[in-house]
Amino acid sequence: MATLKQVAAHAEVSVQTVSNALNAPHRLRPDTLARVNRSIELLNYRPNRNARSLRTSAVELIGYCVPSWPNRTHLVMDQFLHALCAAAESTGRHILLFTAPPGVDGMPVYDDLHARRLVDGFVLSQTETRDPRHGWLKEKQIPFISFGRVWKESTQPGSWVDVDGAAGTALAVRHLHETGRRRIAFIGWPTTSGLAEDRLDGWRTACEALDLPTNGLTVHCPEDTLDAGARAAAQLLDSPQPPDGIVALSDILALGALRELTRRGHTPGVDIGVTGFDDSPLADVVSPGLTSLRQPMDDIAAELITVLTDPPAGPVERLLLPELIVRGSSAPG
Amino acid sequence: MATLKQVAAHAEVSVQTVSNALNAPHRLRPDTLARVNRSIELLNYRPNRNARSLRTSAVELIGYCVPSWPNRTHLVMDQFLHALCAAAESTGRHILLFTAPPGVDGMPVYDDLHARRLVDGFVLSQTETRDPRHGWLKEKQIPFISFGRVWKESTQPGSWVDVDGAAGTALAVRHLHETGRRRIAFIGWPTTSGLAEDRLDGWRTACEALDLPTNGLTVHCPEDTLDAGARAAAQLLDSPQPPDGIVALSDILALGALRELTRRGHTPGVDIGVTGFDDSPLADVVSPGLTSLRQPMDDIAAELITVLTDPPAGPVERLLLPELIVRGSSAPG
DNA sequence: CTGAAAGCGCTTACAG
DNA sequence: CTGAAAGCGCTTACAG
Repeated sequence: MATLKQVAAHAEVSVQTVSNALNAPHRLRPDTLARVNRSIELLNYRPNRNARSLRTSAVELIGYCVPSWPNRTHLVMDQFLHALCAAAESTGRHILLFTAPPGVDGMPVYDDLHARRLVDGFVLSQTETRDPRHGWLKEKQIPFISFGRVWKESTQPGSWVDVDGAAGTALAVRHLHETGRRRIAFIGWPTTSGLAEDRLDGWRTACEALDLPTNGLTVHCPEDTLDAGARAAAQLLDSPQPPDGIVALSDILALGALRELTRRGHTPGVDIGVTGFDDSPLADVVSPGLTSLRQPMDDIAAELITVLTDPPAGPVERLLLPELIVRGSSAPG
Repeated sequence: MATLKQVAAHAEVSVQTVSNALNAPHRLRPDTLARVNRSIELLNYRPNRNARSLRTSAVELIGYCVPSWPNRTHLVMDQFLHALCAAAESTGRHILLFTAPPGVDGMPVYDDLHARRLVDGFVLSQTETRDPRHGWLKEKQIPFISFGRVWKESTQPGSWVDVDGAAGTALAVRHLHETGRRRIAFIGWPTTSGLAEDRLDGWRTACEALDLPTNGLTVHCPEDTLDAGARAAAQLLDSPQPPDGIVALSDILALGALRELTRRGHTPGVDIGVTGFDDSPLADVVSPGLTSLRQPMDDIAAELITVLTDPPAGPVERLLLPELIVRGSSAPG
């Protein structure tokens, strides 16, 4: 591997000039720059990142803890990671993956990675209600940005980016209303989860704004499984006034509901409209396709990286709108 | 942040001794070691990784290209990444994520990451039939290990670890046979894919060994969707001699088959046994649960990291057995 | 616009 | 068992 010194010798300039050619080309005379660049090209020179980082004390690496809950499926993780990597790379950075115990027990791992200068900072995701990580990192003055809110706290330490779940479910309600639905139900999780509460709120607010009923039209599923979604749909359909639309908090619940509808001889998209949340790969793989709210992963990732690497003075709190991807489950083609 | 020098001053030894306390503690007298360790503790010293890497020219970082095909769903990626991270961490290493164009177009990205010393080597996965990356990296003498084989080539450059798909489907056939099935069908992909051919072979070999029929019992689906699986199942059920067992190449195909069976009033696990492949999160979230072949992710990851970081003299070619996770779709509880 | 020098924080032979 | 010195490959004021 060629070094700066070798390039300098080859181009007959000092190492400093080569360094400048790379990092501040405007400081060089055009002909010098051209000569140096030719040598760089010829020797196939690539600056050693470690040497640079040692000098500048910036590693251009962002830590991300790879989530692991056996209990919950993360169907869009590959999309998120891809977007995050791409956003980081557009600023010359990369993502360093690591594992850590959940909650506060994992914080020494974060601290260690930062102290040893393996990373400059962290992207937090899969935030929990009352997530302790944000306060801990802020306290230690370790740079971080959160994808997702710490729910049910008066103030959240640090900056965050999130998807507006309430706006999403409201979008779904309005879409179902536009396609003729008048009794739109909500299938969610228990409202101990801030995220569940948020999406429920969006549904309720939108229904009320459209003068649609909400009473007796909510089911809270204890778990995020197809069966739970199916049972919730069954419960709604067995009620005295069954719904003609269903907004589900997740794609899994929505798919469960679709299964129950089909089992009972209903035609999703015709008799009843159904929407999910996340636009997971499954939404496009079932038939009819599942109408679902897509999180704008590229925008989220870009915002996360921007705020983390080039933080403005105050904390950033940014809510992005999900996009409704309409498929057969809500609008027969 | 404390440096080696500060620790040395505090412990009243040379920096070399502190370095030895960390990297070769046996070289120190016990009392010196204790004194140095006390200072390290007190000053909360953490060695700067960049300085170390610059000196040793090993970054302890392993590159992994985050896959992105809009067309295929990777339902177990989070499991794989978690296992890979954990395995890397058990050797003091971490995973660096990056994006690259598929195939040979992406190779300059690999080269660059290695040349700039952002990574020591690569873990390749999502290998394609005739994947060009292996030969390219080998040519450039860039360390790598492959999770997955490069099919349909006489010899594969470099070491690889893979799951024995044929052994897996054979396992599934024998399981269905033991639970009383006598006509076991196979739902797969076109055999242009080496992986598809492998799993088909395992089914055929096992059937023949058990004197079970194979004629007219295979369907090749053009895509990996629920609908394709459902259509394949329909085709099999409509044949003159329908099967009483189905081995599917993927969980998605298996789930599609299950849907079709249920739609027709069959009870999976009772009338007919069905198995999938990958034990994706969905297998456990449907009802009845889907019997599926789990890839031993922890073993795979450990083997990948071991071979990459501590390569034996010759190339390693290691085939690991998947494990059959039995659920209701093949054996009613 | 260009260059000589110091230094980032470690590790590694080597000498004592 | 311990220490003085060189050096990994860069960047950054600073001087010319």
